[in-house]
Amino acid sequence: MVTVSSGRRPGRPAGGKQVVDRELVLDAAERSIRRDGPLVSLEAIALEAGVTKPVIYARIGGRTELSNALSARLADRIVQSVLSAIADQPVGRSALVLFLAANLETVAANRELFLYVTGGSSDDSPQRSLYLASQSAAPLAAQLSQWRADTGHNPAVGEAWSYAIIGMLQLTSLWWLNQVELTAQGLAEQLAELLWSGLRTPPVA
Amino acid sequence: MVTVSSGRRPGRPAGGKQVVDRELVLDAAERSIRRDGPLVSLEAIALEAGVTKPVIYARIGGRTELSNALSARLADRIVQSVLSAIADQPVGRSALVLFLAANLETVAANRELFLYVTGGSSDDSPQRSLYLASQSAAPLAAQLSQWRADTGHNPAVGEAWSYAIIGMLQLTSLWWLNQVELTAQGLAEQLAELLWSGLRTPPVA
DNA sequence: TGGGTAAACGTACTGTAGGTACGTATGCGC
DNA sequence: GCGCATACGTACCTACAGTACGTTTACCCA
Repeated sequence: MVTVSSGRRPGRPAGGKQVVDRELVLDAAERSIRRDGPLVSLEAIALEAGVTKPVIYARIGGRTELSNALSARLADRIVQSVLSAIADQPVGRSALVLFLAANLETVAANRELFLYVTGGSSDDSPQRSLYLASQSAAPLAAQLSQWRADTGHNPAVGEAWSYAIIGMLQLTSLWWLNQVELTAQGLAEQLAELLWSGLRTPPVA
Repeated sequence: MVTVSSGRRPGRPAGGKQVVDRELVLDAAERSIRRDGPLVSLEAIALEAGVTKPVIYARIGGRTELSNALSARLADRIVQSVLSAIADQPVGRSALVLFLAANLETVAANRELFLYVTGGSSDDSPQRSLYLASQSAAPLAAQLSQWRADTGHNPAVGEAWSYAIIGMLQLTSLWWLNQVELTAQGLAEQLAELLWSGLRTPPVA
């Protein structure tokens, strides 16, 4: 394939500064993914950023690192959204609903990015999927362990539970984004019922 | 790149029958994945099967279909394992532990295949990840809805809950396989506590 | 003010892997 | 025994990740 030119001439640009920095490259990557889906090539991303491929490698460092960086961005947005949603809320079912809804809404607002991050790449995506999850799971695990200890329960389950909850959200989001007609609120309510009360709901009669 | 020969001569083989059928190709794919990890090329799989690439395309039909077929295999193993584990068990916490433990043990027994299926490929893996999940989720959803209806609750949550539980298992398995020192039984107990009793555990005091 | 060095990029290449067109050898029906 | 369908392998194309190297400019120091 012919390498696509970026329209610039070779050589150091006038002004002596870098044409784009790391953040601008990531912005371009997001735009490309939104427009062309999760399978965009690095060259398309480079072109979108107004540079050529080697610059992407200089700023980011390969497709794996790009995926990790975008994962970190999405995870950060989710964490921020969740934190502002449950700020000053007492621990309880309604806070759980807010947590879940904020998660779902942020994912929906970053649909293509979410799809890219959850398996859109080519290489060791199991590790990367875990990498994304761990970023959301770590603060959640701390919260869960703390809360368990406060209420006199075994805090050791915190880490496993945090991965459990993140995994639940991840797959449910994928399913929800792909077809299901259901509001984020509605789905959050359903998940909250499972997570808060558990399967052990006593017979109504 | 030089195409690797399979050692046979061109032409229809003596005997008139196909050298390998679909199942043998999938067996070879599994062996290749176990030996070389989730990034094996189709050509390596073809060589392992004793044929060349076009035969893989004739039997299976591209990398996406291969992934789907292997997903179906793994999902089937999990479902079978789970069904035999909870056969004749009354609905309850202990049956849930058996369900979760059977899931985890089957995943551990098919480690590389699980890693391949949960994102190892290159193309539209979000859709495929969902494809795998739906195969496990469908029977689970039916069971859940049935049980909810039997106990006088809203059965509409069954589908969402099934994806939630599968997603929980999927990411937790990934995390568990990757580092954590914990038995399948131990992890199953932790997950069962979350799933059965929920987060709303009353203060001990 | 001029020259040397390092920074910043683009060009052009390599390697590899998915996918496919086409040629070749064999079985089977007539 | 002759044609046609079947079952392969060979050889190729294309796309993309990753990289070596050349080109242009800024910056610093004499």
